[in-house]
Amino acid sequence: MSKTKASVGRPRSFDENEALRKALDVFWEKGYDGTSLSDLTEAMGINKPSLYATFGNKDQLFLKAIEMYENRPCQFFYPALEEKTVESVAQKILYGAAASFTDRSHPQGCVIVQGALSCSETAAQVKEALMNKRKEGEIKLRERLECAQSHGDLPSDANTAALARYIGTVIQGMAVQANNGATEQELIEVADLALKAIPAHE
Amino acid sequence: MSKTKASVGRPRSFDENEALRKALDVFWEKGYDGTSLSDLTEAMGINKPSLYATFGNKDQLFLKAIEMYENRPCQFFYPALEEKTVESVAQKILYGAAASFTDRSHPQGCVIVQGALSCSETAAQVKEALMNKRKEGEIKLRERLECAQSHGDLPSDANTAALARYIGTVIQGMAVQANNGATEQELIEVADLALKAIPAHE
DNA sequence: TATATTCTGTACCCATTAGTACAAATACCT
DNA sequence: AGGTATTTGTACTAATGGGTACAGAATATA
Repeated sequence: MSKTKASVGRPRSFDENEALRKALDVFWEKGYDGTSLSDLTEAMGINKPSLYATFGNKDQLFLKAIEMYENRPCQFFYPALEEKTVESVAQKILYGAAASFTDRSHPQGCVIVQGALSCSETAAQVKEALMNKRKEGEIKLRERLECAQSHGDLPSDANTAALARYIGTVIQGMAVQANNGATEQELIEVADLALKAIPAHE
Repeated sequence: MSKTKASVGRPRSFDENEALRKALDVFWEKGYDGTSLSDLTEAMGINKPSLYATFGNKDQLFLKAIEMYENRPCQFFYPALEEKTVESVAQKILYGAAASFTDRSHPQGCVIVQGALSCSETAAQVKEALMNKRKEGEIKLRERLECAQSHGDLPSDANTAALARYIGTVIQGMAVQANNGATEQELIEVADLALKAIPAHE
């Protein structure tokens, strides 16, 4: 992204990824509407022209921050889909959410849930992007469950769409809980209960 | 609130409750940070001096709107605690959330969840108020479950705090789902699954 | 009708918002 | 060293943010 190469001209005085990570933290904590450019430039340690030259504008910066959020190494959702059994997939997702959303090395909760849930009209595009991320995750999970169903790892009468939606609902609720100050242990207990609704393989 | 009596002087040209309801709708849809005073005055059909004279300021208007939200007739949470059995309490809460959060006569979701989840520093007080509302609901639910437990309507080894937190998590997740466009039927299916984790009476 | 009281509408306040123009600064490449 | 390319910092813009002063309008009481 941005420039593929810039060996000519004055060199950039900051690390693009580091600055983006800082921006992510601010958006994560304050949401799109609650974050001002001053908040961003202060946290990123750069000034506005640098921000605009490097990341476009506030919208694009937000979307790039979300992209970084989804690709960071401690991401748990999509890797969990690779697990061998439905039970293991669900466990990895729910316990992963419990750990991730309460990790003290970054703001609490999930930026995809809380970044622009209710928002102004100027944030409409950003909100839609987050809505699509949430829907996409649920679709991928449903497809994983359908695959399991066709392999006998899930009862043939199970409603895969509802199951995927249920798990999505629980992790979104866990994000709200974490935002509210819930600890990892408390969310683990929620995950334990949530898992009781997942049908065993037939 | 406001004035106990105002038989003297120019009469108010708008209905206070109606205006407050309109304000609630705006906050509900856009969140605290995403709502501007212009949004409010336009929706309420009044101008700023009337708003400030009647409701104080933006913060106090928001808090009064939340109060109205909690006391409106179609409220489902606290009435559900009056049900006779744990199963019935849980059903009323979860199906009530499915119906309420997707009701087309107002914005989708729950303003207590989405009104100020991630927000600016200026919204800190408002955010804290909402956090307390969420916690309070969970505490009241836990107390209801403890009461049931002492009467044998819940196994003595059930973790009432975790159960209350689990139900709270699910309805908060349902609010996010509704905000994302989920239908009542879709949320009913989520509720059906969620109920499977509630232990039967012993 | 006069007066006290309250509310409404306009017009303003200052701070902050997202975004940009431009010149000085710093590099690479002859 | 000189030219070219790029970034940086300062200083700006136009618009909007929450909030208010004040004069006139509308009522009850006297």
